[in-house]
This record gives sequence, C-alpha cells and structure tokens, in this order.
Amino acid sequence: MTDILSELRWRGLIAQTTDAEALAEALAAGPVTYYCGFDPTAPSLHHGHLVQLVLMRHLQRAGHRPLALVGGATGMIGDPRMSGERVLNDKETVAAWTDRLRAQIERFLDFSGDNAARMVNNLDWTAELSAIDFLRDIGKHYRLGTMLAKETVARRLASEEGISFTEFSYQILQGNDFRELFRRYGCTLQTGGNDQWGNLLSGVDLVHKAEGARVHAMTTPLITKADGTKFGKTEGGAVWLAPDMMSPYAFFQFWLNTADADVVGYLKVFTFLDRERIGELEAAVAERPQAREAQRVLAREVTTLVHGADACERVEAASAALFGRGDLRTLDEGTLADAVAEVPRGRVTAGETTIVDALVATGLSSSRSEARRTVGDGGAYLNNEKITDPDRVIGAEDLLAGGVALVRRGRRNLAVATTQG
RNA sequence: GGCGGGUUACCCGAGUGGCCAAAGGGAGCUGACUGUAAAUCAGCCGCGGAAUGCUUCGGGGGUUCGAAUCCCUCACCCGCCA
Repeated sequence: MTDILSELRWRGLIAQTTDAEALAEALAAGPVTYYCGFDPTAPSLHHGHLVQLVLMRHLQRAGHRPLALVGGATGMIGDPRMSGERVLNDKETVAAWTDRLRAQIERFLDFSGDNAARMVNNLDWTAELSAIDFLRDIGKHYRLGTMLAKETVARRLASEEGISFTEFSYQILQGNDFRELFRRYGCTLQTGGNDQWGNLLSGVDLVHKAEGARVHAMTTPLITKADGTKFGKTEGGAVWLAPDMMSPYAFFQFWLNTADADVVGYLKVFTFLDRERIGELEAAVAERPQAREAQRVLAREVTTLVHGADACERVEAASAALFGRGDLRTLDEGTLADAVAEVPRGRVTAGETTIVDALVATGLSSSRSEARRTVGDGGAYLNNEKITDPDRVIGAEDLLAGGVALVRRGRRNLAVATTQG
C-alpha cells in the first residue's frame, strides 16, 4: 500500500487531521472505511465539493473503502454558516436534489471490487428517530459548552441575527452520522472541507463517548487564489458540476483561465497527474507562460473528470475554433455548429436586429441599457470585429455558415446569434 | 406578554421632508496593456433610442405642493425584561 498520506500532503489536500500518527498507522495497516457527506443545499455540487470527491477517489485508489453520504436529513436542517440563517427547503426539493447529487457523486467512485464504494443517506437512520430517543441516546453525550464553542455557532450567536435551535442542533446530527456509519460499516475516518472541522470532531467525540472507539478526521484546506480573491466565483455564481447549470464549455473555460500563480497548485489538487508530469508543466509555466500549457492540461483533465472525454473533446475543439486566429468565415457549417454548440444562443432577424438587441437576445447583456453601455465602452464584437455603433444592424452579409453570427462581449464572453432553427 | 432597536440597490452601509436614482466600500462589467493570465491605470455599474421620463428605499394606507425620510397599520428580524 502506498503512503497515501504523504501523497495527499504533497498535493496540498490536507489541512488538519486528528492524531496524525494514529491515522497514518491505520491507513498503513489495511483498508480503512471512510466517509464524506454532501448536503443537498442546491441542485448540484460545485468546485468545493470537487475537492472532496477528488480526495475520496485518491483514498479509494489507495485501497480504502469509501462511503459517500448524501444528507437527505441534514439537508433539511441546514449547517449554520456565517452569512446567516438558511431558508428551509421543502422535503420534495431536498429529495430531488439528493437524487441529483447521488448521481454526480457516483461517477467519481468505483462501486465494484474488494473496496467497492457504497452510497448512504442519513435520512435512512434519522427519519424514524423519535425526539425522545434523540435527546436520550444522543443528546446526553453532548455538552452545551462544547457546542457553543464551535466557531460558527459562537460567531452566529454573537451576530445580530443570532442562530436558531434548528441550525444549532446540526452538529449533533452530523456527529450521529459518523456513529451510525461506525456501527453499520466500521467506518473510522471522516473527511471534509476545513470549514467542517468542528462537525467532524463532533462525530469523533460521539463515537469515542458512545462506542468507546478512537476514530479519525481529516480536512482539506480551503482552495485559494494567489490574488486573494475567492476561488470558484464566476458570472453565474459557482463552478457547478451539473451540465445544465454550467455548460461544459463554460466549465472548461473556467479552468483554462486559471492564473499562472495558481495553476500548478490546482494541477496537484484537482488532477490525478503524477509528480513527474506536474513537474514538467511547472517548468513550462516558468519558461513559456504565454503558451499556457499547464492551463490547457488542467482544463482538459478536470473537464474530462467531470463531464467525460467526449464532452471535453467537443468543448476543447470549440474553444480552439472560436478563439483561434483563423477567419470565422472559412469555417464550414459543421465545424462552426460544433464549436458553438455549448455557447449561449439567441434569435435575431437579419436586416432588423441591432447589435444592442443581439447582446440582449443572447443573454450577454441583461438589459438594453447595459448593452448600450457595452457598445459605448468598445466592448461589443460581431464576428470578432469591434462594433462601436449601437444601431449597427446585423445583415445577411454578417451571417456565417449555417446562418449564424458570433456575438461577443469583452475579451471572452461569446454567444451565437441564430436566424433560424 | 411588556419595552426597545431594526428592515435602503447584488452584498455591507450612509441618508430623518425638497439639492436623492439615493454617499462610501465591496463585488461585478468594459477599456488600455497582455498570453482567453496576474498586477496596474481609466470608465461604467436601476430601467429607458434618453426626457423637467419611468420604477425603487420590507408590504399596505395616510399627512404634505413634495416622503427613503413624518403618521397609522401589517409582516419579519434582533435585544432586554417577564
């Protein structure tokens, strides 16, 4: 068995662990059953969860047994966060999101073989739990002082908004999940993001008190950007893994635009490339940054991981065609159609629609005022040519193969205007 | 149940009768420079072919020539007391 811990450390995937020596021994001694939970708080997982999925996959590849937990129960309560009390989602919504998350998680793990992954839902052991049993069997192990000291709880308590009993209780539910998985499957390790450290310890402590066993916790660091801004922010919000919430094209573009200062770190965290390969790419960034080899590999690897090889090939080809130096008019209909397949689109009428209307129709601008501003700023392009007249009409002579025109806002926001279909 | 504080544009937050479409900051957008990068600098940042125009300051109603600002009422949030 490889020394998975040092591998993970090198990749920058470990922020904190409980007793590091004991954990190293356990991992070296044989297959460890571990779990990571995902709460259905949105219709899709995002970049943050991706780190957890990658970590789970590394551990499974090293021979350990993954339990992927979807929080059908915890998702109905809400993990307290600093931005304030969550709005509760109804049961049907939570159930639907749970199903979507389950499908997203499955592709990252291997459900066959000696260390096959298993999917669990904490609603299975929580739904029937009575209030009395909850308070007697679980609550008795929790000390209020410890619960109140948890960072998020303490800060929320001190905030103007305060915290509801519902969210305050969240840590108990998550702690109980660990205990339940320990009992059912012999699970002895929980992983998660560093912001989950308190919740992980809740489970470690509960298993210790209630079951008399020592179990482990390990967290991944918060992924950051060298410039200090938040990682994973895009125009659409987060970097979603679901193709219906972020197109594979946009997903690919997100990774492709990674800053030089960040790209090597991201290759370590988000890809399964080995040290040698990453070393080569690191040298490439230093020697010829303008070639952006590392960014291209990063985008390709992560897009393949999340959306599959076929989708990745399509969006990569599209990116090359649309951002290439070649003349758009030389592209044949098939190539062009493929290239713009993943790009936002809008209907226009040749001979009538102006550039301003086209920006709005394609969703590149949210209002005509904004579109006019964009044109005024010199940020509007039709078929890669700058347009400065807001009343410029898109004519038949502007149409490329297949009766479409390429509309662009700024350096890299593309959309296709269609006249038919 | 009582008393007090609060609800402003994507977020934070100023504004207590006209000079407020509403300070400031953040986020965001565009341009220049580049490498579909970072940093820097500049402009923009409710809608509106643009007007002494329209819609906005938790919801509704009222006072006034005129309200985000005053009054009534409803909703929600926070705190103290019970």
